[in-house]
Amino acid sequence: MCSNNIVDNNYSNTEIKIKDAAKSLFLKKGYSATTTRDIARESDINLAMLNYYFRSKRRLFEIIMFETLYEFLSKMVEVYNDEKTSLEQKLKLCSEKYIDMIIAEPLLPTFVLNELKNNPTSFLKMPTTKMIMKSNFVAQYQEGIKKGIYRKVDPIHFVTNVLSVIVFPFMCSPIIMKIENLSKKDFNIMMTERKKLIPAWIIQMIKK
Amino acid sequence: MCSNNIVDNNYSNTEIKIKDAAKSLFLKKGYSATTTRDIARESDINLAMLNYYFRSKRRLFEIIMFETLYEFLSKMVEVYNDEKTSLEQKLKLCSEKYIDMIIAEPLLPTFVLNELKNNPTSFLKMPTTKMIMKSNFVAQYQEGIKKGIYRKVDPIHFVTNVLSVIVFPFMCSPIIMKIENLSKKDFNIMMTERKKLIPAWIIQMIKK
DNA sequence: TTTTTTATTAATCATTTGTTTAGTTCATAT
DNA sequence: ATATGAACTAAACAAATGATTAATAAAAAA
Repeated sequence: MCSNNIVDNNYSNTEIKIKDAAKSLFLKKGYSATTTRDIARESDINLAMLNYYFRSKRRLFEIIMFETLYEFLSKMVEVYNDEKTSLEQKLKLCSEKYIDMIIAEPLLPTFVLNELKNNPTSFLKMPTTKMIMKSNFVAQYQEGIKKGIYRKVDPIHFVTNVLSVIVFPFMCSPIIMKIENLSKKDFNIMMTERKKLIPAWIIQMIKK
Repeated sequence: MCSNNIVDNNYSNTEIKIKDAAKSLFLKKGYSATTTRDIARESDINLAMLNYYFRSKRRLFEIIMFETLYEFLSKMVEVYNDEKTSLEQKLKLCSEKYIDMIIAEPLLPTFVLNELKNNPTSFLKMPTTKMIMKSNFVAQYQEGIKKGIYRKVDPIHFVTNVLSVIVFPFMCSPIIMKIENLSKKDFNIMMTERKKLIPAWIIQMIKK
């Protein structure tokens, strides 16, 4: 929820109510499986209000998609481009940050990757997308290679691996929970464990 | 395509044509975004044939889902339970096998994980699901821990990491291709590179 | 051949779904 | 107080969609 203040102030207007409900439903069920009547019911507004404020279901989706992606990518770039922190510190920071982020919104990775598959262009529009590979994070990695402390491997593999071990487990959470007989709480504890483990693993992976 | 023989033999009957088209479309667009008319058009059969052979769209989907999952899991267990190979050999084998498998059907991981999120029960029914954690692969890992050559970490993290670095990059392929300006061919070359890199990375990760 | 079963087709049904319309309420400005 | 525009509602429309039906063709059994 976006507007869970004690005072039911005017920010909780129809437009926001629609967006909140729509985001929740799109994340849970995807674009096609979510109907405009679902959204109207969930946000407790009249069906026509959706088109009144957002013109169409597609446009509402694109607005939510853009905002969600933007927020997500912004948080990523923040850590990667901090000039003050070392590579090891960045690993620790981004591991912690992403895992907290996804615990707070567990459906986000699957949603983003899934809807991206159908419409890869929406990602291109985001300014921050290509920045990752030109970030301080990657520069530090390449420096380590030059110094001879890291193995010489294309940085794309490095970045991919970091994101893989952080994000993928969340996408498998239904499987992991079933196999290991974990509750959602247990699963989150497991992911919290990984905050410390992942930086160590990555360092071991890249070191000579 | 399943039935692309030179001779248009009788195996290529209506039922198979429907299943082939439906699988292709479900993988590409998901359940909700695929209409029965899409399937009828793609398989070049009369719309009513879908219900004649499969009773409903949902049932057709469930049959395809089951078969796809079964095939996928069978291939996994095969490698994990080979008593003759060492852990390092298994890492190499499964890395190669999965990457080849997903290159052949790149939409499979996203499809499986996505539809699983909506219906986790279908996975429970699969007999091979829980077998992974009791496989020879995991046993060898735990043995390595006992011997003191591997760090003491819960096997679920080990298995998760292996699958993460293999599967996740495929799910990000649209992003990776965009960021790195890769064609689909280039991307597959990158993934083929990883066949050799992944076993080495994993060994480094788990070693003391 | 005749009969019976199976496979296929075109047309149709009943809902669902995204969107629009015409009318109403409400707040604000004149 | 009145007028004006924004916010909202109930109803309806048109297209899409999953499913069925009744009739026909093809194949198999008698």
